[in-house]
Amino acid sequence: MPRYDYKSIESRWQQYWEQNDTFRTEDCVSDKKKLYVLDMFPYPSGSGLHVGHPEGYTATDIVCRYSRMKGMNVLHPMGWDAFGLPAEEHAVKTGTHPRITTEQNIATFKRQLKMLGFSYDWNRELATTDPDYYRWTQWIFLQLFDTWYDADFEWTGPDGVKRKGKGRPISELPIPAELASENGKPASEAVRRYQDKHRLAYVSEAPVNWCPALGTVLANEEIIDGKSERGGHPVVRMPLKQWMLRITAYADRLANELESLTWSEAIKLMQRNWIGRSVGAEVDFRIESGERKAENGAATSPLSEKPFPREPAADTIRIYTTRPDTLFGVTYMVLAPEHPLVDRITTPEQRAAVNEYRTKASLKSDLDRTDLAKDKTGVFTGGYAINPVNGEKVPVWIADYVLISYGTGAIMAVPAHDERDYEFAKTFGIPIRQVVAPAPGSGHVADIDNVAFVETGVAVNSGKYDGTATAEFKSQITKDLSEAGVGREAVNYRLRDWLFSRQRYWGEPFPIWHELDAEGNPTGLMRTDAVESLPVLHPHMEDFKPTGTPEPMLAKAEPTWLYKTDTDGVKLKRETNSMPQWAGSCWYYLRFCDNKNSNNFIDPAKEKYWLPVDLYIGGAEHAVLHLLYSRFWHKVLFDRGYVTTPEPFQKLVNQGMILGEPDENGKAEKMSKSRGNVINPDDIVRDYGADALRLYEMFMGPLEQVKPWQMSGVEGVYRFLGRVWRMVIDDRAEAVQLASNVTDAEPTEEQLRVLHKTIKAVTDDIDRLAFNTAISRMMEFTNFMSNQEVRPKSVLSSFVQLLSPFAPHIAEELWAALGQTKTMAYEPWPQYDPAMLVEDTVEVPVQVNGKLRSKIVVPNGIDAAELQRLAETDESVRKHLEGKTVVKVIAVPGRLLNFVVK
RNA sequence: GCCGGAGUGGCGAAAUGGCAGACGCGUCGGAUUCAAAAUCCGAUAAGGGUAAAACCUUGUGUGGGUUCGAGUCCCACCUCCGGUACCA
Repeated sequence: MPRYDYKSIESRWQQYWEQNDTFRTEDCVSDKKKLYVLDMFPYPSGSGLHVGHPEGYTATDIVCRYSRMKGMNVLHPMGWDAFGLPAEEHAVKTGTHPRITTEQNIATFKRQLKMLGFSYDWNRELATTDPDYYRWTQWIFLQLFDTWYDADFEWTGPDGVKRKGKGRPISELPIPAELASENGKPASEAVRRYQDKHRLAYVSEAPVNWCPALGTVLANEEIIDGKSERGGHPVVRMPLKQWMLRITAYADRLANELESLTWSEAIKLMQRNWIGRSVGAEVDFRIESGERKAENGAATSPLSEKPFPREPAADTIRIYTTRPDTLFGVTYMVLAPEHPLVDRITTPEQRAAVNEYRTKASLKSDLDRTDLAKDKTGVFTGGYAINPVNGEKVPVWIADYVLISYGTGAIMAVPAHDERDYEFAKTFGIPIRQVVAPAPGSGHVADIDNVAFVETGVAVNSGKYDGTATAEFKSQITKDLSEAGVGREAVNYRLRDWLFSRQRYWGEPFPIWHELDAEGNPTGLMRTDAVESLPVLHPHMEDFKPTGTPEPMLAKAEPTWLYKTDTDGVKLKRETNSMPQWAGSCWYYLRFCDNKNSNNFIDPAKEKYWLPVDLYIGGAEHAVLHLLYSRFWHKVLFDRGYVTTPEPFQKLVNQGMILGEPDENGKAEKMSKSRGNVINPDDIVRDYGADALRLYEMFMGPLEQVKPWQMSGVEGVYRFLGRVWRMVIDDRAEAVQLASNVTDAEPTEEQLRVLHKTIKAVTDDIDRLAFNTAISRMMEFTNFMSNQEVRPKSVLSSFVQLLSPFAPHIAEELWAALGQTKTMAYEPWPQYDPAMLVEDTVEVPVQVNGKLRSKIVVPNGIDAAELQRLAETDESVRKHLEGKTVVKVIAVPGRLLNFVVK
């Protein structure tokens, strides 16, 4: 084998690792430091691996191989996020069961990953579609179902941190006396309904996004520009009973506990923005019944002493505002079209117009709402409400620019100081009253006739509050409103509860039954499957065509799956929704620690040993949703005592996307089938080998950066591997044997210095995930050593070790050629000797007034004065100093000398 | 609109405030070869200068600033990429 024959080398070593189970990982090894390095597991699509996948996977593999050599116990698993629509759509077309398709796709992915030589412990492989896995996904759902959030509960977790707010067992939910006393039975129907309202997993009937083409509802975040994220199909809004997860209960903790994580500030910010916490006030506006006049006492004493009611009274509109300081500028109010008070407040004359508007709004998809964003629409209800701060009678409108799902679904409109209200007021001729003036010296200008003034400033036209600065006014009026019982401070989140059900076959079934009455109608009461009976398997089905209605696919299952009678004689119908694809990926990192446990979702000792994940690498497309959902589940499990860390992923890195090859204009675009610029890893491995692919993906540029693919770059690293090969191996011999000048000779001082510099550079670069520069340093080493007449084996051996995390196949082959008999996967990582790095002389740049004028070679370690003396003898320096006065000399010994002259 | 990130040779890119362009690609020249492939050696920011060197000037999106010294720090702006979008 004279030439570098990657084909035979790679397949041989892959076989070796597999046969020797080289990368099997033991749990709870006490004498080694643990390191949990995780890739975002892929969805095994039908099109196979993409060159984007191995980018992150190679990065983690380098860290893992390096860390093993550093003596750590490394967990590096891989699995499959295997539920999802494509396999089901394939089933609709061909009748092939989604499980078959999924298994085939997994087989392809696994073959492709193995071909790249990643050091996964395949014993820990899992797929979210394995009944053994989703058994525990269902179990976690039952924990969510069994948990309510006690926002005021103060406690100290196993991490020793004091927190306020905890997810607690539903059995610990305090039951209001009037419910509990009913029949004296703790499990009375009223109590059960009360509990159901407080669970973290609950059923809600709300307008949802129904996508007829996909045959499922979608979460808001799965819709882009009013179309489904997957496939770009239209989406309509309709009310449906759906499972929701109360992620909003954890909003504050999800935002605050980001702080302790080693994630990029950009990603943390994205999550914070997604959560979108805002602080303001809720204020009650009493509805003006119509006959009553504004003078009716209200104007003189608008604020009365009473506590602010938990729920707004029947005759009040509760609004949320972040600018309570603008209450005196309210000239109208708006209810969301879906707001429950609309019927009540609408006058007979306006009823027809209001109903028409509500109907139109309810049919509007998100796309329509977005498209019409510029033109405000709305209808006057004919009703009025009383402004609590000044007793004014304010007209109440409905308009779809107010969302039922945010805040209280109602706003006070202050057109002078809010852009949306301003536009609306201009459209409908509603008065605009300025109540904030620019603060003196702020440089702001208020031009209320032409544009809303949204900055802070000082109050005007606000009665006794005139002259108060915005911030102070806010807290003062919030306090005053609160004392008067008409308002309170309130916090709102952009984050909504998580719509957790889908109508598809190929997702986890819910472990839930609905009670039926004698007529077979659901009573609204639910029962859970017993934990021991899990998993709830999918029913047998041959026809995967969507029902065409929002009725879930599973409703077509045979009656034996769908119905049963419980031991107490109550008839039950199974929940027929299924869980979204996010469910399985929410906790897979836990199962990798203990994937075969049939008694528990994870063994507590293994959880304690492995968690948290020390390094998590994946695409930025999951920056918000997957990571937020996952953190939410983890926190619930933490509160319920099943995990001991508050966060799952300590360090997160997002790899940058790999774009297609640039076109003739130098423009690079996203790889996609439609553009025809997809690079298939199979082709690269066939033509250049896995080591070359791995090396190229790391050499392209910084891991986190977006970078274009360039085939000539693959050639480059392939040539490098050839040079490494010939540096060690005699490529003209018949068999693999060392080149004749590779000997047992003692290394020269220079050779040692180059080696130790390389060790230091590569080590430091791996530590900061700067793989591209690490490879550069190895190239420099190779360029140097290839030209050495005598190449000591000891130096080459150390170098091969440095190379091994990056290009493990060729490294193992060379390691063996250098006389070693077993895998180098656990050989100690080379150490550098700082003393070896020091050279006798150094070249120091000399500047005059900051401009480079000369470079002088001086003995290493000389002091500043000596350096200056030597520099002054340099001819070209002298030339530039001539006739000038030296004002100052900056000397950085060993680095630089700068004469400042006049 | 708002929030992030990035702009450096022909291209991918390097550079704890201290020699801009390491390393790789490409290109040009040379060696090897009957020839080619493969391989090896050398040159390669731009402009000026020289027989050749030396040397000089200008250069990290644009304009300012801080500093002995700025690709790097600060301010303003331009362009591209990503996220988000009636969230009161």
